Amino acid sequence: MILPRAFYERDTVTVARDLVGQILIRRTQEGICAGRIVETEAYLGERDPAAHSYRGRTERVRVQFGPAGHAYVYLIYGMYWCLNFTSGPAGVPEVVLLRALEPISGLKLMSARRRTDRDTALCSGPGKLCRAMAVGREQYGADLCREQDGLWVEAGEPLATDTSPRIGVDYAGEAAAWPLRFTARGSRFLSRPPRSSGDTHV
DNA sequence: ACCGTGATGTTCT
DNA sequence: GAACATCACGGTG
Repeated sequence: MILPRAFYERDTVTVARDLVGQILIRRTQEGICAGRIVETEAYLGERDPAAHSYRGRTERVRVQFGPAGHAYVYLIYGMYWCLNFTSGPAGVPEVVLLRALEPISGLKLMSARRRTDRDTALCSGPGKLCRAMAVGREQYGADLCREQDGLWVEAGEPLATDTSPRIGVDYAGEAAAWPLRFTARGSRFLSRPPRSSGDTHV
């Protein structure tokens, strides 16, 4: 079952937490890959100094101002793509960053794209998972609520999560400490272990 | 294990 | 022209 748009239209922090345990699927001409989402971060738009949309509408963040349940993809450090899902009510520029997957199927294809065999290294970071899943510029704006764009999310099992500060946002002042990162408890497939075991949640 | 560094190009000031 | 929601690699301990 593909997660419906109503899943993404909820509060962004809730969407980020609930995405942990869901299954990301990517279909290309090369084949199908799937992975369980084990690490996410919430970015809260105009109330969040760490968010790309903090200073309002620009060309890069255009899709964030549209309906929820679409891919917001951006290039970082000139080399790596990062995949986010738009969330919240339409017109509210909030997103959830996907930071790590537990590979489920298509591992051979992922390994070829990533040039590594270690299953824990295939998707253990936002840039790595985009490389493994062949997500890039062409997926900007992809509709996650149908198979047509080759990128969608199916319902998985809910997982217990830990909460910790987001990674790589030291520039954001006090927002750098906000507990907006969600990780699957005990997972071996995270980009990094949760820093301090903040609140936990089933 | 941790730390420093370089790669690379788009976006926004 | 600076900054960047990163990664891989090579050094040291």
